[in-house]
Amino acid sequence: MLDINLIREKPEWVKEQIARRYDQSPIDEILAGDGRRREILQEVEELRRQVNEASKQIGRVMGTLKKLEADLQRAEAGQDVGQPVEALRTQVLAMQFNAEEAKEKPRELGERITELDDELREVEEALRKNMLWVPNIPHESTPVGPDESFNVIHEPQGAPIPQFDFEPKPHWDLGPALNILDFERGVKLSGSRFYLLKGAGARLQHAVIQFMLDMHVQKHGYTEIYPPFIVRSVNFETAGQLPKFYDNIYRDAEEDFMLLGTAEIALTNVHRDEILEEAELPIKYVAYTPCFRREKMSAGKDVRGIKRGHQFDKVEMYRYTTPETSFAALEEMKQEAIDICEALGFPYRVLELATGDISYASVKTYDIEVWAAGCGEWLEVSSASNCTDFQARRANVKYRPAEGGKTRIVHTLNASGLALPRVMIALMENNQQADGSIVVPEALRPYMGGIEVIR
RNA sequence: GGAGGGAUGGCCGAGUGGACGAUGGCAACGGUCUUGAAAACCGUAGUGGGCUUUGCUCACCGGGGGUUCGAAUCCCUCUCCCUCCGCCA
Repeated sequence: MLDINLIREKPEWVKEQIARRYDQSPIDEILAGDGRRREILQEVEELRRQVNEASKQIGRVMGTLKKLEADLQRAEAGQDVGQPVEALRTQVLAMQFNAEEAKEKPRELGERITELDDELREVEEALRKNMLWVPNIPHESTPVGPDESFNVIHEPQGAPIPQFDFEPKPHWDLGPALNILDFERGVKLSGSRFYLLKGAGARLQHAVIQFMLDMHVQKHGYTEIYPPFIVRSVNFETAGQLPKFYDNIYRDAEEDFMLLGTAEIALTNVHRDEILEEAELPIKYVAYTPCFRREKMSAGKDVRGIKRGHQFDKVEMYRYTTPETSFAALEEMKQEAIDICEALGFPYRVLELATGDISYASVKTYDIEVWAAGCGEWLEVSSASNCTDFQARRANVKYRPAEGGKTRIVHTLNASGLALPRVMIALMENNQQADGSIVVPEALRPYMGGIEVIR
């Protein structure tokens, strides 16, 4: 969510900025809603002030009245309270009358307040709905363009593109032949786009996961989080997945539970509604989770193999930072994803996503793609984004500056580190031998019980 | 799944319709004292919104709604936590 003050103060600039990402959010409508909201607030708060004042007076009257009534009771019981019963009776009646009369004005004001409150609720709800759809403002360095064809693709780095003196096979041939990948039985269990990893295949995936977690924890200084995989919808909203991607989420039919589409959703919410100390920042989390996506949109796309499924595993890095350090953090996280690619011996390349291709919470996104020799494609294994204060404002994550003063909203960043299926594809296809066996990269062997070749 | 008990400021904990944004304690910060520290004493301290912004005001006692002139306090509802029973890997 954007800062409403930004829209209020620089509406034309905001319009220009979101136009850079081809977004049509109703800024004017938001502006009008915000104006009306403040109008109502001013009126309703003034009325409330009057009611509060009147109520305090009534409180005083009621206090006196109670005392008089007590005196009256005692006088009626024959005690001497300094005044005759009749005089007390008269005073009580007068007080009661005064009190009733004093209630009239605030009662009337109350009715008006209720009306205004109802309108305020409507205005705020509409405003909030509109605000939820406004994307983050792209960073000035983000290439402008309506779609992925405007992404800036940097030169390949890392290992050279592998050359073979035989025809390299795609993983959907290699895996089943080695009996480490089973498509038929995956389909039997869950339908198309599901598969089984088997034997050394399953072990290889575990090995990669453990290897990546170790690197991020030991070398990159992340703290591992094992989050719930099903979470409440509010977590999706703060992370920016809702309302936009409702159709892509697996949901519980009876309860407000949703399956994570990415660990980012859980990690965004670890510190929801918290005020952190600046000294705690940056907070760096890494989580391994399965990810569940309906992928309705992509029916018919990437159907072969394990490249795109409804369930996949991912190791995800996440950071909470100060506003001043978030862009440096983005560069670091990109590099941390690259470190994995380097360690696994992949040819890879970095992309800077265009304004029309970055997620709407992000201001700048790098993708990292690795080369897969069998299917002959660059495959996206990581996406690193700086969401600045967009998610943190929704999640209400703030920090107290070290030098004191007002609390500020943190910045959040996420980067896959990395997504498993594509890593598995690259491992299988790039390290295949003429006989169909697969060489296990050095870095993974300790995690494979010393297995050097899967055959 | 059933029955009961809870949720109050950073933490603990009072408050069951009227001066309460909230007693008290601990922790924190500033000061006095001290060579320094501790102790003691004094003082400051929450978050957010609005405005005509050295200030005024509104809201916030788990969330939402209601009763009332007035709600931390009463009613409804939801969530979470605890205890007991049942069930289960």
